[in-house]
Amino acid sequence: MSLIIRNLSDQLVDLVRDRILSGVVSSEHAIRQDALAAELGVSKIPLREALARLEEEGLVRSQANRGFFVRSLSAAEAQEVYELRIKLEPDATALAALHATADDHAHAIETLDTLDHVTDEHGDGVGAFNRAFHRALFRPCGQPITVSILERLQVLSERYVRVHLEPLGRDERANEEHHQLLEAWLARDADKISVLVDAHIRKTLDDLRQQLVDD
Amino acid sequence: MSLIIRNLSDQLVDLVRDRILSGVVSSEHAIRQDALAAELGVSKIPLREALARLEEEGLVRSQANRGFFVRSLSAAEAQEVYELRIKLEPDATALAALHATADDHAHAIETLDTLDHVTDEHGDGVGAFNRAFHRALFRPCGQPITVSILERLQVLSERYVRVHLEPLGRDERANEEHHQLLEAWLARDADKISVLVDAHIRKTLDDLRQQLVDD
DNA sequence: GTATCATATACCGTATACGATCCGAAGCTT
DNA sequence: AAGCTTCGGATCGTATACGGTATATGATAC
Repeated sequence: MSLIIRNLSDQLVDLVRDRILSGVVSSEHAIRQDALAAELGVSKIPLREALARLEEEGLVRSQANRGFFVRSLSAAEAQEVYELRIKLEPDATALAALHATADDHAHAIETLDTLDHVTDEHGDGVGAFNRAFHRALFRPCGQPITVSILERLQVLSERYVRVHLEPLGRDERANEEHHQLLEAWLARDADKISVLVDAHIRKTLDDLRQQLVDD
Repeated sequence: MSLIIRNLSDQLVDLVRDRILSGVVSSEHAIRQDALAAELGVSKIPLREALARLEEEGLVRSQANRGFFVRSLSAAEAQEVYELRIKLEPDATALAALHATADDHAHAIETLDTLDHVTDEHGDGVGAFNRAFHRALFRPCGQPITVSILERLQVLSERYVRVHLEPLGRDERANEEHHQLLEAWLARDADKISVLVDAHIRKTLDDLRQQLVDD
């Protein structure tokens, strides 16, 4: 796929991000840089560069001479993230549908297909594929900054999905909505897409809210 | 002001960002890491961490084994940045007005005051103070992610203001709008603020568009 | 005269090593 | 016994050093 050569820091960003999303590294106590670097078989320098990037993404925060901490989850942040997605993602996805090429279409179809398979088999790690699907839909919008912001928001929102929604198991409603959404997207029906994405995010937020008060 | 201790990387982010915004480092050929580090009296490691952060902000891009490049300006990006600000900044500023404390009020007033003085004296470097004023208005909104996104967008938009608008000299219209905006903000008139911010950003974008076609 | 290849140089990217800072435990004082 | 002070270990942050890669220059073949 990607023939482009990526340096170690860039690869570590993805690695460490996945670790944080998986909940492997616990929040609220510092990341041992030496230990993690040794475990990943690299040195501290590229790891620190990766952590610096992740801080900009909002996954970790750094305290001077204290190190990097995984940011803790909060209901307020969940609310904020989803409200931001509601403001940006519908338009971006609709615009992307208008710009999408045949390759983009193929990629979106393939992504939803794998998402379905993963959902059928086991409920674990669905978040990453869910994220990949939504990303495939808004990525061709041709607006690089919007894409980067949305990707960041997707990552942040995935943490909440993993913790609060994923344990509930297969979600037929979301499944259904994904297929409707893809259909409208492939048909380049901008207005319908905008409405569907908006509704889809809102419903996820509602589920999340309900789950959050139940804790 | 800030009693918090910041490590070298964090300070370098601001330093290098200012350099890029000032146009000191030219776009489209790589940043000499060793040279810049030596000039700033630091080593490469914290400089690279700062550059990694600035890449996440969208000011530079990195190519593997080629180094960091200042991202070039484009009319499309300008348009995108301002559209994003229009989607997010009015609501955030209105919300901030509702949450603002007495200290926030004092800070906003002070910021506009210095902006006025700077504008009177010389047209150079107004961008930074303009950015500080707008930031003072949306910062108290209590939504950290929104704030970080808006700050990033401010930085990106400032580049265009510096290049295309600042050379025109003092802008009475913007000046007037700032004072109206602050008045409504201090009065916590959310609806009025929202309208004013929207209009202010749109007008700046219009000026920018006109200037861009004149190149 | 042009194109291609080889060599050299400069630079980036990473590993190793050292100094600075912070947290925790032991000892002392009141 | 409780609180403050001091000391030690551990960890973070930075500087120095080295190997790998890309670009530029010059020579040679066609």
